[in-house]
Amino acid sequence: MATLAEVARHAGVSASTVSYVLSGKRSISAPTRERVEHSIKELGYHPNAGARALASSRSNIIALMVPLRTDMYVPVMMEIAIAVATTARSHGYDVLLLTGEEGPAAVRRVTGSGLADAMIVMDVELEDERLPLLHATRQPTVLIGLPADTVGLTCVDLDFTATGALCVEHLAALGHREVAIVGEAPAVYERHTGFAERTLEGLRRRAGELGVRLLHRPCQGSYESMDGTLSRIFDERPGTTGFVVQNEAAIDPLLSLLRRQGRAVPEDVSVVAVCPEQVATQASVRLTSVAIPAQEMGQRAVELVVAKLEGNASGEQVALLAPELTVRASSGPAPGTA
Amino acid sequence: MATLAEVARHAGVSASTVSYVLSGKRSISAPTRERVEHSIKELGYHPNAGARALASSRSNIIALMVPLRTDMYVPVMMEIAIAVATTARSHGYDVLLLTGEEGPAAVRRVTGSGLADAMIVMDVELEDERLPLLHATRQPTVLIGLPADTVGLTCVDLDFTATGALCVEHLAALGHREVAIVGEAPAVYERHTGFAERTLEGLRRRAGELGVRLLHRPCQGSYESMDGTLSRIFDERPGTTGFVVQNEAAIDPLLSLLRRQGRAVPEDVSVVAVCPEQVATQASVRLTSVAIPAQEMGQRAVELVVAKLEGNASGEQVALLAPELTVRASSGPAPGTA
DNA sequence: ATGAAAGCGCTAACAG
DNA sequence: CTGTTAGCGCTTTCAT
Repeated sequence: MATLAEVARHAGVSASTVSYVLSGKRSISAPTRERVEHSIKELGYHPNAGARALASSRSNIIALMVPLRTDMYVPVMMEIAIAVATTARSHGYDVLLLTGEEGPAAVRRVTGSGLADAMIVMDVELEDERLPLLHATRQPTVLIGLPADTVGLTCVDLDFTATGALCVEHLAALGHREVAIVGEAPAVYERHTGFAERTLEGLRRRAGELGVRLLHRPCQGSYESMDGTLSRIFDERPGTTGFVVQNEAAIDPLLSLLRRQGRAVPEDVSVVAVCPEQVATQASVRLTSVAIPAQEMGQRAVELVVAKLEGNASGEQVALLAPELTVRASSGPAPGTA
Repeated sequence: MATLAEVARHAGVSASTVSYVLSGKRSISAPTRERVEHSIKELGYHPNAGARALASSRSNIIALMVPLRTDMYVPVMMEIAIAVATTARSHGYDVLLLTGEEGPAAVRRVTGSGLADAMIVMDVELEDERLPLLHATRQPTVLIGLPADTVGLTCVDLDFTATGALCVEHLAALGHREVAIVGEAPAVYERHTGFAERTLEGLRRRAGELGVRLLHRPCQGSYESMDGTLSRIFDERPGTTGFVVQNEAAIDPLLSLLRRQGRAVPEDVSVVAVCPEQVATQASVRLTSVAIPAQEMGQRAVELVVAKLEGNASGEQVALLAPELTVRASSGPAPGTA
């Protein structure tokens, strides 16, 4: 590979000049710049990443920690990861992919070695074991998801509390008074990932205000478990006319089982989902839903982290994205409503 | 951050000694090693990645190019990516995440800058535009998926031809004589990704040998398109008793529509899927299937690339993983068979 | 078994 | 506007 020095010689300038045309950190006369750029082309020069990192103590790499565990809805993670990668590139950064496997050790390794300039951490738990380290490091960090205590942290997430509220509001407005929540698998709640609880909280608070009765049931998402869950729901609350589902895997089983039971959607029961748009539009009934803005989350995370890196430390600590509910074919007036 | 020199001073040895205890490239007396290791602990020393890369011209990073496009089944991509990341770590490498977005330019950038020592490319197309560059670079590269011409390349993939054959064999053995193939979306075929064609080829060849009639229909995977596809299939071939599905999105619609039409699985029609285990076991009927060994593909890719990096250039060029068919509840004897 | 020292290729003062 | 130069922290001969 050609080196900076070779380019300099070829262009008849000094090394620093080449360096500066590359970085734009000082003004270069047009002719010089052109000569240098021409030499760069001609020699097929690419700056050496290691040397650059060593000299500037910036690797231009952002580390992204993705969960190893795969019980979350995978396409969302992937979409976030891809959004992070492409947004990062557009800001001149590459992305290092870390799995949760190494846990806190990965944080130490990356910050200690200068491998990455900053870090984006996905799937944060309420009491995440990486939190102390993230607090300690002065390396810019952004979390996707909210831990219990966000003091001193920068986080991005969908406003799940508002999401929950929005779902009941929609159903209440349609006259529904008994609503069942089909939630994530019990394991998700046990792990305290936060978002499930927050949705529930939003749901409950607003339901209380609107006089809607709520029944919450976690659900594995398989046909068997959905079958059981559904029986228990109608057993306990025969008057249930509205469903809020926050569990991608449960959507198809739910719709399918409702159909088999002869309950029409949306004539007999309405269904509102919290899921990616794609899932909502591809289900057997086009679902009224609150979208999970995966792309935007990844993008915002990068922008926040880049702002920190370039010193434009944005004031905001927690960026909560406002939920948007899209009405589709799965929700309608409660039976017996005007 | 502590530097190597500081560790050396702290331990009362020379810098090179510290370097050698780290790399193990020459023998160190036990006491010296201990002193050095102790100092490393005490100072919380982590070697600087940039300096190391510059001095050794090895970054210990493997680049992974994932497709930007999201019309493939995402969980498989994610599973491969995670397998790549964890396997790479276990060999001492980190993984740089590149999206297909930059296209060939990314290859140039990475090889040119020494950012990564090697590259794993996913979702290769038959006539991939990155191929010429990959051929040109002497940087170890492994493809996941097969291009049209694999000469001089190292590739990992499921043996889709054998997969297709396996599927018909299973159905033929059960007495099925008319089989329909529900394939990937037309776009997948148009893009010439190879795997779909190869499955089809295996299917056709073996079907010919076994006297099974085949009907192939691409399918978008939505309920609407599946509905249309299904009608056309039974229209054209009313005697169809077997289905082979290679399209994760089409599975739920297919099962659901068959049920609605009153065709029982597996009593009236048998269904064999080519999909990840998880999808097969979570469908409304537990599916007889050939698994897509995502993890193994990621792992093998890393192992091949690491072998190249460490000079144990394995002889094999194309690693085709043998398909395995697992019989579950969706396939049974053809109606009217003894 | 250990040290000394020469770079690796680039950035960023410091000088004009 | 451009050149000179001193490192950045580590690896790796070459010595001993």
